[in-house]
Amino acid sequence: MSAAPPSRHLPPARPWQVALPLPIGAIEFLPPHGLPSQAAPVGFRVLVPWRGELTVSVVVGEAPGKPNARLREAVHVLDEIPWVHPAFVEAAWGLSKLARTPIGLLFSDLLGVGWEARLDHQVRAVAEADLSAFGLKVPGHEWSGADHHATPLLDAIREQGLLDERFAPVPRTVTGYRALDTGLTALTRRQQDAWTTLRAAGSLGSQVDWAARAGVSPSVVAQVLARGWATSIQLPAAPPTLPEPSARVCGSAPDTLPEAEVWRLHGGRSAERHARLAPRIARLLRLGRGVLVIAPDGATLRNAWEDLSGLAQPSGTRAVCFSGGLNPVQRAHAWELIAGGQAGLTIGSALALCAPHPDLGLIVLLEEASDAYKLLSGSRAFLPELVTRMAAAGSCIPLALVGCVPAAESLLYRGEVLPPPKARLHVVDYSSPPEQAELGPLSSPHLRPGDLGYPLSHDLARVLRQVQERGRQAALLAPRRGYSALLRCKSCQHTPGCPNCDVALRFHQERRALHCHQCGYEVTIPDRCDRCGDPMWQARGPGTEWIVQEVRRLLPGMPVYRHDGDHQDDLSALQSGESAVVVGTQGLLSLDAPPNLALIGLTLADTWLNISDFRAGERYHRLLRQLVAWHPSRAPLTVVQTFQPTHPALTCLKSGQDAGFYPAIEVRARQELGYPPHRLLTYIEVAARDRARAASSAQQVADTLHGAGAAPGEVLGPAPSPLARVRGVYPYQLLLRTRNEERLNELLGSLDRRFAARVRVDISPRGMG
DNA sequence: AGCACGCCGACT
DNA sequence: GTCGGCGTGCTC
Repeated sequence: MSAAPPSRHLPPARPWQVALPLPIGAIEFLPPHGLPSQAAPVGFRVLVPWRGELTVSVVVGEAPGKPNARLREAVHVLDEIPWVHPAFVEAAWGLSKLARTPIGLLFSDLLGVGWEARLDHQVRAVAEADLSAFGLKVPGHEWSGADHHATPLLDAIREQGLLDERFAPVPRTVTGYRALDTGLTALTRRQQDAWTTLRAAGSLGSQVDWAARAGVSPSVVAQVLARGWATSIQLPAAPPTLPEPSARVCGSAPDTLPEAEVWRLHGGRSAERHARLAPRIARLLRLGRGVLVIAPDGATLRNAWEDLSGLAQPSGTRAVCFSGGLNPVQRAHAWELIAGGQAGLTIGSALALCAPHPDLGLIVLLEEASDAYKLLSGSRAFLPELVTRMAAAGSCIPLALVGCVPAAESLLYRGEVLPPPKARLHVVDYSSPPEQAELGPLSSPHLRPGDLGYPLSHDLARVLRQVQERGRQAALLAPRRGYSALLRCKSCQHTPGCPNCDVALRFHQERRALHCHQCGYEVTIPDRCDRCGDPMWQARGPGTEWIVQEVRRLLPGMPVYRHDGDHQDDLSALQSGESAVVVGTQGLLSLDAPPNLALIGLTLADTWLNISDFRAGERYHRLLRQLVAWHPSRAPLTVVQTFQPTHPALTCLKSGQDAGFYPAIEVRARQELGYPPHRLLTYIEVAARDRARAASSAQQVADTLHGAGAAPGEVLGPAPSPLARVRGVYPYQLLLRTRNEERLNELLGSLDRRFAARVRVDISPRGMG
């Protein structure tokens, strides 16, 4: 019953391993029937039979060892050049094996183009085959379109090795119109005009276009069609338009950047960094090499595109912007330009990482310290991790880490830190009345008016009034959206919490609602406390809504805008210079700074430090540096309200240290604690609907690790997650602290079996533990 | 991811 | 007696 081998005297071909865009590992297929024996075409797309259909997959390697008993053959190789950069394939393989992430998941997260192929698919029975046993409607010995036959039937014939298949790319077309010499009924005068216009043009692309050229209404051309004097035809579609490179060319200084395999450039403003980077990129482009620039978010991407896309490209090539913002047609076009070597420079999001530049000479990772590089779902990959692996892959692509602040992990590489932009910093010390220091930030609403002012200090209020008087602009950053962090009963202190998640519900005054920021649960505010029946609530922990309300009260007549995850006011007046205040969360920094910005206020800096994560200080430092470099040329007064005025992330900024100073302190401090970059930190989550089952499985995971020889310091936990219940499951967590990848792999290997609860491993945890 | 198989509660 | 819940397993 097995397929006839293509040739009896050749050794059986080594199977190929392919990745499908599904959360599964690599799947093996034999090379397509009749293909000359060759090494697996890594990075090429190949059509494979999958659940009775043909599916696009990407070749990721050659199967080791003996071919599995009953493998099927791949059907067709789609590409003549790689669709995915081979260094990416290598990096993804390495990560997939170590992190126990299905490679298909990495591909479906990071390859955003080419999963559906437009092909003309023709089939016929192989010369000697008798398909009568398969039923009536089967392919004959002449080519016929595959869509004329039932897909499962074709697959059954294919499996028997009795099907010949051929594929041809289908060019994209648009519907157009051509005039016919005779019609069904006579035309009116206007219809006659439309017909003459079409006839003179030969063919036209759309009815609207046709009508416009003929100077008639679209209904007239519709009549010409209806009366049979014209017919629709398929015309080849013009290539889609892509974002135009900017006209600006920045930086013509000599290239003084390091020549290392991995190097870095930090500090200063983004325009200065781009200017330093430009000569290096320009040189590589002149040499015909490809350059890939990756940005973590839309704002950074726009900025980089603005500054770098105008660099001179060798003739016949152009800069390409590639991100999720492109539609599928644009994506495919951009990708073909890149693969064909017609795009020397690609600037894009994480989706551009696997771009198949034929001769990639440099990868620039912008803002490598950004948390946005951590994918929050699917593979939960951390882009810098993958990029580092690409740089270290066989082809050794140089890597540049460029950003506002270096990640602590970046300090081991050679590089340069630009002098910090001038900062005017004013710190409001909420801890100064000693009896209030111990209350902590959440208790701070108890500060009575007349003390320091809360949530806007008297100092901040004063400069806000000046901003209004002088017709300038101010931006205030609140640590959260909504009105307040929580609502509390005045008499019994009860705080309404989420029924699914064990967190306090956030209060949204505008919607009169309590909202869980973890799972999205929402209820209207109860009239009275469900514990004691008291009708008085008090809000604690100001969010954007609260701050907006305070500013409105403080500055009557001043426009106040809000920008956060829930609510985006139209900021066009602000952006054109109107005197106003904008209140937002951190996302505000991903917009252009208002042009007339004179004041930035951080209403409660400590929230960034209270996160129980060893990276909190680093993140806070980055936020501060971003704030003072936000405006491209000015140095607005920056007011920071905090309970910790002596935090080094803050004081180093005040004393004029550069952006590398604080991360270096962090690296030293983490030595003793065994945190990255000194050790690899791995997060293991064990979760189940049933709490006891989760707890015992978590303990079982720990026991397994210890049984595999884990030293006491290498395994921490298990401990219940800080959120005791999330979306109805009870998560328990463990941390691994290993000295290197080999050791990590050894320990994780012991967990490669089933447990009674879901076990999830994250080798690049962010914002947890 | 889908989709099937399979084993226990409330219903036409 | 079935419809349907989602736990587990498989896809080459």
